[in-house]
Amino acid sequence: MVRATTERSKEGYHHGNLRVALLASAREMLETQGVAALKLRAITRQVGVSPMAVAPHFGNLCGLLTALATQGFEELAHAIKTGKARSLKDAGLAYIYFAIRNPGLFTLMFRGDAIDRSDPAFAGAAGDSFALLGTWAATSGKAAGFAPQIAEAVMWGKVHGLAILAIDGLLTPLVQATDPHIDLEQFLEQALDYMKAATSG
Amino acid sequence: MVRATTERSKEGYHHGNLRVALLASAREMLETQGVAALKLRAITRQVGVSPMAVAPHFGNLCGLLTALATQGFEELAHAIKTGKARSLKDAGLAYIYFAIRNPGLFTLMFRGDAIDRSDPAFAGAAGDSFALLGTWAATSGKAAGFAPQIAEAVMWGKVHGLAILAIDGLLTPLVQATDPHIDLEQFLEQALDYMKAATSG
DNA sequence: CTGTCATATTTACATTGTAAAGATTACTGT
DNA sequence: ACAGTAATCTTTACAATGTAAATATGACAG
Repeated sequence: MVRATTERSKEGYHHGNLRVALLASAREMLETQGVAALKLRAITRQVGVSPMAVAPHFGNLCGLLTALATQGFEELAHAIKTGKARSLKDAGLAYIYFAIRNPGLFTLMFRGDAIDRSDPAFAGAAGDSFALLGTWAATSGKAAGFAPQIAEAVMWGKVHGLAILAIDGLLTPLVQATDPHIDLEQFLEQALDYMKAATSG
Repeated sequence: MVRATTERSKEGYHHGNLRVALLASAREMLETQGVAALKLRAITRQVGVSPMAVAPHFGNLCGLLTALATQGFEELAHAIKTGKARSLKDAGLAYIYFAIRNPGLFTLMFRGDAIDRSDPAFAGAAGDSFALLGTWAATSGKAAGFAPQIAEAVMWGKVHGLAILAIDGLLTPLVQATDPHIDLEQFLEQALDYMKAATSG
């Protein structure tokens, strides 16, 4: 019976701000129990509302998840922007840190079979984030004879791959083998430093 | 009513080689309709068998998908091995090419909520593939002052990220912007060449 | 107050995976 | 060859999912 915020006008038939309450509940459930637990009935039960109450606000479950993913991309864009204001490395770190600090949300943002990528709001938010990565790659290191899109893909692939592997827990053995006292975030920061220092084939 | 192979002894109550038939049917359905279409009832219907026929062979749907993912890691390890026999770049290309040529399978292999990672056969096959990547990174470029696990993570993250982005269709705009006549595989090969040539931060 | 409309509920239904029990066939030991 | 055992597959039944359709509720403008 979590009513999400206290700003509700009254207890009654109409919730008042059900849209944000549903998003908040879904997001909490997403991070505590994973994307597999994102069932419509579970979300609405936690808010104290009937399952079909999502219809006026999101249409259906897919719409709710798409709105949540959209919110995720907006936050990701903001994180990259503020990171890039400091340094190029921080922009990459912002991408990775956002992913491992919001693992469920980040996973949902790239799950094409759970969300509706043709949704205008989602496409806009995702496009904004991707465009930021493009400018990031443009101002970063280049190599002669390669299209800028190649640089952008490599840049993006690096941070995205590390983020996904970290979320899936596949880096933890490597982290512990490096130093049992080290943190995952510290490990990833070293990885970004390594990328700058080494030429890697 | 696809009976998968012709090696069936008789038409009858017992299928004969249902295990491989189910795996083949699931894999075909995986690549033609995506991981979201991997429903138990759809798979068994295509083989012409009742849904609960998976029980003796795989236990349940999760067991079937885990066996399929295990098979995928075995094939991936083989692809990396034969690629590494030629060059380091080919080892990376083998990883990426396997992913984009078996997009559904590759996606399934890393979907922790659809498979059982504690399954011994799966853990063994996945571990073998990951170990190969470790030796790959060890023989690749290094940088002073960094643990070998850092190099391994970066290496793995690069190819994994590009593979995931390519499967999700997020690289196609970049590919077309580069050259409308270019192929995705050619684009990715250039990306690997770029990684060798450029120092990237 | 009254009509209108967005909001939320209720009911019903098709679909999912699977536990339990039964039917069918293969295999093994004598 | 033949009985007994075990593996394989089917049937039935059930809980849980998302949602279409119809209904109820309340907010709000006139």
